[in-house]
Amino acid sequence: MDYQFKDIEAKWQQFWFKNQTYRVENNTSKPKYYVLDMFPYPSGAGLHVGHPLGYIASDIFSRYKRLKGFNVLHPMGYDSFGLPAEQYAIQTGQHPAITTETNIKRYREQLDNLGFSFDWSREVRTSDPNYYKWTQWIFMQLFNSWYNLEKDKAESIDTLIAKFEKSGSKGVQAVCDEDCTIFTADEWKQKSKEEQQKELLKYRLTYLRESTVNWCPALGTVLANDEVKEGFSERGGYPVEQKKMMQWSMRITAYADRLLRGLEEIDWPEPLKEMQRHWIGKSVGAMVSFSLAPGFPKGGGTEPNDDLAGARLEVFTTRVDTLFGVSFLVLAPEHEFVSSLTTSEQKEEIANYIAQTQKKSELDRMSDIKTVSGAFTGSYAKHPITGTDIPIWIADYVLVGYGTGAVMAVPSGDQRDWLFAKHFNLPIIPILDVQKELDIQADPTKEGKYINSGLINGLSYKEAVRLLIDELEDRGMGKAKVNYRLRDAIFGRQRYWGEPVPVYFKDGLPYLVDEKELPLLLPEVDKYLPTESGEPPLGRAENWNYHDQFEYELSTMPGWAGSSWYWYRYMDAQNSQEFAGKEAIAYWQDVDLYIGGSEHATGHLLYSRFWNKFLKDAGYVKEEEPFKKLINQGMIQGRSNFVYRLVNEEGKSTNTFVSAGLRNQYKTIALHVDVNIVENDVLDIHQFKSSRAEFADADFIFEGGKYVCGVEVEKMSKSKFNVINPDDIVARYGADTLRLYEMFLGPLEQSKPWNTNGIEGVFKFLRKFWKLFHDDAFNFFVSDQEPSKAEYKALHKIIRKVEEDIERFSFNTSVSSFMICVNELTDLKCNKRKVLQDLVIVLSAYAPHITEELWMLLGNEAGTLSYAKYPKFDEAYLIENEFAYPISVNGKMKMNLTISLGLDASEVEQLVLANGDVQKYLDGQSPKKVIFVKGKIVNLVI
RNA sequence: GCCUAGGUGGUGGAACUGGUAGACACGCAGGACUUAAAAUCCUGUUCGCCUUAAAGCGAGUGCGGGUUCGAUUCCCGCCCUAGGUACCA
Repeated sequence: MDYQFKDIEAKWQQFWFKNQTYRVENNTSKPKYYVLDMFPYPSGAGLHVGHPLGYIASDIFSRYKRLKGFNVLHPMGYDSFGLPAEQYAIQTGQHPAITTETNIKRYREQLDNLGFSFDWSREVRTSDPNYYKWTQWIFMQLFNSWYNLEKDKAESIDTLIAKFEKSGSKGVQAVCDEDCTIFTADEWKQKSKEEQQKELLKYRLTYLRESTVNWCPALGTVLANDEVKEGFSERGGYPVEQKKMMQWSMRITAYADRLLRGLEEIDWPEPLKEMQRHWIGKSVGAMVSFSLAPGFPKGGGTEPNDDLAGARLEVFTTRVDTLFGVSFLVLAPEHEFVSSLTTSEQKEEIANYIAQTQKKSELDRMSDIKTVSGAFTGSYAKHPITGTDIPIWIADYVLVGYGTGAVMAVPSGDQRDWLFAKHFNLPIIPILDVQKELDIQADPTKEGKYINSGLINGLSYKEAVRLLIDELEDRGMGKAKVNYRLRDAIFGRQRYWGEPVPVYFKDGLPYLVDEKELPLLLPEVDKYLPTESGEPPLGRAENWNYHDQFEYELSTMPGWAGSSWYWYRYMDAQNSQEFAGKEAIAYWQDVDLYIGGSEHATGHLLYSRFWNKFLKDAGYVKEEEPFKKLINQGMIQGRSNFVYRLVNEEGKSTNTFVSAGLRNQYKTIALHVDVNIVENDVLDIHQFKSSRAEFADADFIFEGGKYVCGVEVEKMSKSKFNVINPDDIVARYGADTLRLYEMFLGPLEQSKPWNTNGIEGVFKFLRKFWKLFHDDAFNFFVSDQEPSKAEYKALHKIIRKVEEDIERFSFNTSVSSFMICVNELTDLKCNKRKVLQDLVIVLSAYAPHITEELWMLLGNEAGTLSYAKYPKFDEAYLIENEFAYPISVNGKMKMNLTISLGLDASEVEQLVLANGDVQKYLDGQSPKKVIFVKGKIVNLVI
């Protein structure tokens, strides 16, 4: 029989399912290997041809590792809490659980179609109560922990309480809110229970506090920083504003440095590591204090200002060495000191300026970086060393959110400060002898010796920094300080379809529910909208109280909660006692290979590392980093097709369509056309006419008798009519062809537009492969004769090649090599069992169905192929005793000459020079030099 | 602006540590089989020049330099594309 992919694929998919071929045990006798895909959100649109790219690669890798004798964990599940199902619920009233269930079913069908070797017995769904029970449990562990800086790890909150009881808060080195107070042990004991809880909340790793949050009115919820892109929500693209709110947060900043250091040890793509480094944004510098008292406001101020008596203006700088170049201070307009610092003379100006900046949107403020603006408060601060008066300004180039919201301006070293100084005519003080062209721009050099700089005059950068920090510390006016851009992650969402936060309120303070009462189930509500009083949808749940008396937290957890630990659940998915058993974790440890998109760089991948580190501190897991190696598969873009509709003189659309090549001769508008009725950019007129009623009597202006469509590469999406469904490809060519083709398309990491054109080549290859095992009448026919040297050579080349390629994730080159191998064996008319059986094993990782069928036809037990042994490569079959040397003259290849590899340099030289054709190229000259690299090249230099 | 990755035929791409540039495939052209089509098979296909042909000559991996017997690969400068990021003090 000819290659009947439909029958073969259906048969084996059923076989694998029935026999649970890919079910994996936590078996300690074999070495483990954990291959993980980023689990999908099951959207209503289903999978398009781009989604499986990474899954195919990870499946090939998993199958390969199995053949290599590893016990491979290769699971799949669903990140099934999320906005789209909830938005749909708001529109239709259908419970998000039902939508989600339907979508998951569809996803499963599509995934099953592709022959993946997932162990579905370990499937997880983040919206399943048996799963989110543990998400809530981890939340509780975080709530019950604080970060001890002395040990650089998280600890139980009990150890903090013990410290407070023993010696108060003095000397406690913790990551905490800025408003932590200093108290003694006695003072602690005198505090009421509530006061103690309030204080502890400032230390807990998940905490509730009033903070400025990203509020998205259209979605009715707060968003984490990584969910906001350029002032708009990542999902939906709605505007986001800043708002002060009581909110749950995760103290991820406690882990900032460990998150940064950990990047050194993991094998991740460099761009992704860079993104995380930048997101964490460590900068090493110093805090410097500028005192305001005594005698301010100065410079004409009339009223003495007591609000800030004795207060200091704190400034963060990465260049303390430039301290003597400070000629003014700049505060963010929102800085809390601004109103107190403003003198009556300056009041109007400052008020105007603040009003002006408030009018500007976030976007305007970012895009308009050319215009220099600011206003003088009228007040002065004292330079911490010289004591000189420094004017205090406000300007919107200083951001409240970073550092202290105030900067010391050094116009000679910083371009923004320089522009500001020029604009407002403030002094520009040179501080290094090598600074040049200060009348044109700032010079941020660290070279040279200091001038105009008091105690550091004549010193170099490094010496100056050390001396200055010592001096500032002595005076109590500053200290070395590391600053991070990373903010604590907002953890609550005012939404329905998420994990309930296992917290209730008593006297306004949050308390955890009893662990035994987990999971705290998501209650039923009549509508999925906020309540009339503006509370989140959970506020609609009736009689939803803790022990019938205390109010539950009404926010739910964000999307990233469930995905921040799911890889552990796969290790022991059915465990009802723990999130995963100790033994299971000890065996599987961490993810060896993680494949997924780079869009999760600063979200999921950062949060997961954070939770993992916390779980390690708490003693539940072994590894500091969860994902040893990570690969980003490229995005498969859509290839959109267009038709061009003629526009008449009145500017109205007609029903005539112009072929792409002629469109410049007419006035047209472009319309997306469904790519499924276009082949090689030629429109199927018949299908086009029947696609929509309005096109039924369309006219066409053809070129060369055809209607040619325009082409553009865009994101694959329904609205652009460029979605290719993998099901359609599978129906036409089979899953094995699709798998091979997606790999053949190019390097895994590269983004590329989908183009079905080349798929025929891969399909042909599989038919050719099938033919090797069959005679001309398509009867299965394999010979038991000993293979020839050439046949063995072809086999062992592919054994080695595929091994090398898979180990370096170069799947596209393997596919080429398979083609070469099958072409060679076809030319050799090879049908020897000894060659073909091994070839079946090697190919099985890529094309599991066809190889499973042939494996059985070869007389092996059905279904055992997945656990067969990868054939051993034997160099002996590849050893040659001759080589066709390229003979080049001055580095230009001229001809080939076959020479024995046994000869040494001088013998080869003699042979080459004696050759008549070589003499022709030498043109009678004798070469100045002969370069000979054994097995590579002979180069004659003349 | 900064960071990161990349730039190779008509197209997707290959060339792993410097050693025959364009493997493999698509497309295209020509041919075989066929009444015809599909399928299959064969031949050619970087560009330019020259030639009846065989063959030959020259150029060529974004651009300009350099190192080297030899550079797609290493170094310097520039241009372009994609992704990220931004008054971050």
